[in-house]
Amino acid sequence: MVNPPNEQRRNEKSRRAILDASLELCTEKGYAAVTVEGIAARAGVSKKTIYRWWQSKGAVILEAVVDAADASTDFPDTGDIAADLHAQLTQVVRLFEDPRSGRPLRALLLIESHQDPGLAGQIRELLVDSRIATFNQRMRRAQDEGQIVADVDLDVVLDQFYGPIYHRLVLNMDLPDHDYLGKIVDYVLAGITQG
Amino acid sequence: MVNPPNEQRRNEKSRRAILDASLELCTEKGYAAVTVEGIAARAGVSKKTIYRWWQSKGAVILEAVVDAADASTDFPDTGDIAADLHAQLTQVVRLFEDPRSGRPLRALLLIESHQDPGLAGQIRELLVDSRIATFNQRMRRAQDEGQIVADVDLDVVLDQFYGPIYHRLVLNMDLPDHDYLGKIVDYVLAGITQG
Amino acid sequence: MVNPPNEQRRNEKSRRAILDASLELCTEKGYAAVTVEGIAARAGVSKKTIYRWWQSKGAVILEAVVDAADASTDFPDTGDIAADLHAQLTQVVRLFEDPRSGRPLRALLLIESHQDPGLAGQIRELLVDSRIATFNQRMRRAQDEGQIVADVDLDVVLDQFYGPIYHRLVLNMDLPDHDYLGKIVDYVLAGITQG
Amino acid sequence: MVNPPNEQRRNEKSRRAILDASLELCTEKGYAAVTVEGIAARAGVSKKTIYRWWQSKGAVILEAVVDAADASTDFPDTGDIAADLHAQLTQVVRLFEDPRSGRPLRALLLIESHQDPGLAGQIRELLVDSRIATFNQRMRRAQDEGQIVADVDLDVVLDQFYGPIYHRLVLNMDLPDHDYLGKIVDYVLAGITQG
DNA sequence: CCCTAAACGAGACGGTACGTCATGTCTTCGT
DNA sequence: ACGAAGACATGACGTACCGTCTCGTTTAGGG
Repeated sequence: MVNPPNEQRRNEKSRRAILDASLELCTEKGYAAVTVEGIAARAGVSKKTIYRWWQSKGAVILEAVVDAADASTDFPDTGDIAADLHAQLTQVVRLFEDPRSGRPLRALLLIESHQDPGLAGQIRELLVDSRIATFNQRMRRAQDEGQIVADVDLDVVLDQFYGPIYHRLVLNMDLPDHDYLGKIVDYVLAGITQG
Repeated sequence: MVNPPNEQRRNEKSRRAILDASLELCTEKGYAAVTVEGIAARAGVSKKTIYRWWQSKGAVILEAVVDAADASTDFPDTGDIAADLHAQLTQVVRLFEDPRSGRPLRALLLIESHQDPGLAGQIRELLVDSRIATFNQRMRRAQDEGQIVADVDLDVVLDQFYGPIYHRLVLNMDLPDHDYLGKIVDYVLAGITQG
Repeated sequence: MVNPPNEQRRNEKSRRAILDASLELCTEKGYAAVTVEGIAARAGVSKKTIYRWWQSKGAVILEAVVDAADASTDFPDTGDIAADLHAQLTQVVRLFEDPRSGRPLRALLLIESHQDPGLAGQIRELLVDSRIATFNQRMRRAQDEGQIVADVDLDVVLDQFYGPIYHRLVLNMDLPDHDYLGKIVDYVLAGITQG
Repeated sequence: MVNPPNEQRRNEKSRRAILDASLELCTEKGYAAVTVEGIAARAGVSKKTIYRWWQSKGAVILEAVVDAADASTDFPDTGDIAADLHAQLTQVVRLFEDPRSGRPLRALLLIESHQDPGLAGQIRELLVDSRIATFNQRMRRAQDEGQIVADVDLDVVLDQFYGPIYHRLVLNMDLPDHDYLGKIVDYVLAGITQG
């Protein structure tokens, strides 16, 4: 802890093996059964190497998920706010249902971020905040273009669009499908659309 | 599990001590730091006694929470659906913020119910299903009375009312306050109220 | 460490398995290669059980050696002090050469008692002091019977009889054989025998 | 081992720093607490540099001790065998009691030489054999001069003179003082002096 | 007097063992 | 006879060193 390790000398092969192993194990056995020891064994790596670069198994999984999911961060902008929202919500649902990213993502948001405050911050930073920012940008553009009323509280709108997904996530219910998301988008937009 | 223990001979004093100890520990140190050993020590009870009647620390906490919170389950019915919803949502938020029930409740819904499928079922049964049923009953009464349109999908409505709370819960944001809940109720009702 | 464990509830079968395993491993692989983990695995016992009752692998080996060797502690008394000394020294040499007790005994006296002061004290108590006391008793009887001069310094005599064995032990030389011990006894007795 | 390093290019400053650090650490914390990593850190040297020139921490300490102690190897020859023996035994005791050389010397003879056969050989070569040879030379001269009987077994005599020191060393007893050594010399010489 | 091969410091790496903790089961003893 | 006390096997934790292995950087010798 005294000397932070030197990033330059880091062995990229080990890093990859660790991230891959952690996601594999999470998919195979579930998040609870993932252990630092198990990751080390699967990756052919020493435990020390894991602890040198990460603080906990949660931090490993977080990096693995960020690594695997960061391609899909963008919020589409076709000019049609309803279509874009629908596309974006669909993307989010897919992330949670993807066999590779779903389990670890749920574990991070539901389990780790309520056990480990430090990790919770990193999770917010890396997985949540940028998406919220993008959402707000897109919504403000829609306001500028007159598709959405100007004085609406975007925090509430965010909760209304994403709340149903998280509600069902927490209660272990099936996540919204295509039609269901359509209803959500329609209901909410109905309340905040111009004229 | 081989010999299901005899409920009649159960020592009520031990049961109380265990439930009380588990909530105290959870409040003091956080859910992650609660252990069966810790509960046993605090309650002055043998570990065996805990394992005889519960399957895990989660099951103990669940019973403790049910025990402590079941008074407030009822959905008000004043005839004014908006006021009743607001009151009910406020109740829910309070449960999550209460210093005694908040931490264990969040832990059960966010952590345990995604680690232990068996416990997840019990949590739904004891904490969630009855509330959903009551919600549905109240909503249907509102439909009968013509306050709400008849052909609305109540599952979606449920998600819309409770989603924002869960969304903020998962992301560790401040839960909705009185005004915020008012907005939610207004927005959603606006979409499903009889013209 | 807070609560010393309760001796009465101790599992004798585990204790035996641990002591046996430790001597076997020491004989097979040498003292340096004995580990607490190895003993636990061989004995089919948890590490915790070892740490509950002993402080280190050295303490385990000490008890095992004491257990295995305590039959041979007696100093013979036939009335002939030369013969008795020769018999006793032979016994000691045999202990150091015995395939079962030799390696651990050397390790305790040479290695552990110079690394771990606490253990050193126990080793002295259990393996050394009583033998020195018995030696002194026998010598005093020989003095009473007039076989040995009365004013000799018994500490020096002890060193003279046992010193050669330890000298050769430390320097990894062959231990004295029958004849060699005879010479030692003769030489030393020659200096302290009654006129 | 593949490419034996080039002695000529060796950095003498590093060598000195390593030897000094190893003795300092041994004196400060005891032999058991000396580690290659610790020596490297204290000496401001890389572990690789230590492993390039020595095989183990024991080998480092051995060289350090040889370096520090080799001045005092000589066996005095004043013509008076009793006085010379007393002087020599006193020198040996002093080596073992010296605050700088005592701990590492004991560790080498008692601990390492019974854990590491390769090192044991080097220890004998560098620390023991030459002294035994010198002892034998001096004794043979005494025989030539008629001070000691001709047919005595010098191996036994060696054991008799040095045995007491090693005996007390092994058992963690105070080493012989001036008077004590005098008694030893007198007793043993009494048995082998010309009539 | 530069050039180059080496030895060097730094320290990451795969390992092994450490000593501790909590789990869930099993045993003993006191009441 | 119950039940608290707690010993037990299991398995993961996070740490300390081991001895090996790159990395760039001195540094010393032979051309």
